[in-house]
Amino acid sequence: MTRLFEVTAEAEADGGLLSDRIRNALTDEIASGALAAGSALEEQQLADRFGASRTPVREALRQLVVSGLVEVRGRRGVVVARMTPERIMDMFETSAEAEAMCVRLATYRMTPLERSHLIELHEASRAMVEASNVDAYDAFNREFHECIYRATHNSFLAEQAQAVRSRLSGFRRTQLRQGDRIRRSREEHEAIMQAIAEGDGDTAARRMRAHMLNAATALRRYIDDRFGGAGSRGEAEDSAPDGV
Amino acid sequence: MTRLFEVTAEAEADGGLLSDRIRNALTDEIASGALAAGSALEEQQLADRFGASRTPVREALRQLVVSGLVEVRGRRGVVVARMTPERIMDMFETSAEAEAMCVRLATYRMTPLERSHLIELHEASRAMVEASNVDAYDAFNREFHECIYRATHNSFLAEQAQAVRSRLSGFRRTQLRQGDRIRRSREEHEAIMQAIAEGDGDTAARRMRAHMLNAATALRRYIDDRFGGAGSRGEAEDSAPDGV
DNA sequence: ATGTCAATTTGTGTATGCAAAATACTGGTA
DNA sequence: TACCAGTATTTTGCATACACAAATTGACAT
Repeated sequence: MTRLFEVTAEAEADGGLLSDRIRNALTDEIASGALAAGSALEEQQLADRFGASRTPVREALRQLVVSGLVEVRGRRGVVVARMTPERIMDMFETSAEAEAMCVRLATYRMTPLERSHLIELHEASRAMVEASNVDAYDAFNREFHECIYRATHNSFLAEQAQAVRSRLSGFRRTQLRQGDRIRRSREEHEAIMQAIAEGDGDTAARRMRAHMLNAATALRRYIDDRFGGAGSRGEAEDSAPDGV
Repeated sequence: MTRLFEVTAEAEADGGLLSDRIRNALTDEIASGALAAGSALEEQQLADRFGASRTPVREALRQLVVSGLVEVRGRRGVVVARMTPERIMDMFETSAEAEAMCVRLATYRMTPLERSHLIELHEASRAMVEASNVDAYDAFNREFHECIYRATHNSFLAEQAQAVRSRLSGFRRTQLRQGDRIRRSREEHEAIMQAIAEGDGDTAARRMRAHMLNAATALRRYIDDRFGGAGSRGEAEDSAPDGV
């Protein structure tokens, strides 16, 4: 049951391409932290690890560069992008704003059908909370937000928001597991649903932003607990004013 | 002097990598419309065109796939992503929302140094408008918005917003050239600057959104004028007031 | 002893070759 | 004439080989 790379629905489209498999594997390892930030990724070494040649490894790395998960270091190969706590928080904030934006547009544009589907999803999540079924709730959560994306009737925005969200999926699951975050999450969903029902997009957006930032705060607590305060990395680079 | 690939200013940063040159060239051709949406991109054909082998072409294409400019069609190669007018408008709306988000955060977070730099930039743009120097204003515009991105002090958000913006750069230039759009653009900047000066992030965001949507509307006029009105699609939802 | 220059080494960037897959074409049959 | 099967061609995907650039190390000179 524990397949190495649990392929979900959209993985059907990859056609079994080796470069895609490598890309997905590296994505997972980076997201899960198995590959430490800043560590070098040598092509030949990765090729050996995956039993492939350098070519698909190279293609996978190039894709990861565009995705932002790894960084090119001049001509000295690529390194895992530094996902400092600050950067993770930046991403969560971006995701929060994006979701808020989506739910605002969705509130004004969603069809009755979409609204009823969203309500249906939300209702179904109650049982998951009471069963403390994190996996089920995580899956629901994804569908819930994707439903909102679609309801924006802006496919590009939906794709962008989902891309950011997927890059944070690893962290989101960890933060969902702690304390009563699931119950709180659903309560926040409830408030958002109410604003949507009232057609108040701005309120829905504000609540969605708070909802996402709460998740981020829960994650930060988790990170601080787990990695202590003064980690080896993460205070230098991104928030530099890089003066004008 | 007539090098095969006339590299412009930003090409200095590519380090002379063939795959990057090809990627940039293809990006330009796709953005400019020289490569029609939906047209197939055969690797060998592109390799011949660029006087290279298939390898760098492949890498360029893979990067473009992640960028969203081209789409993979199973195992039948890649095609230029369909940039229908609707999708362009979706992207403009997304960009507008992203910029609004950025300017709101920037208003609350920018340092005095960043604020003064922004003011300085804005002042300098007056001369460009009076000279009707589209190229200079386009360059200024880019710097203006990038300055706002940085002022969010959220590097990830800045990168995302800039990525979306860069994908629209080709269209932005075309719409800048028509009518008195430049003058209007600067007036809208003026209003945004005022809101920033007053520390009113929400107003700045609203004005920024309107500013970007005005640009989108100008572009739509341009598209409708150029490609005729009765296009296959594109009358449904884009200019909807979407509340607020 | 230290700094500089050169050579080696390591690793990326590019080219070419080969195999598999998909499409198109052709021939045959109903 | 229409449809199906088989083959051939085209094109992608992967592997391997080669070239070039940068870093490191060692030697030599100051």
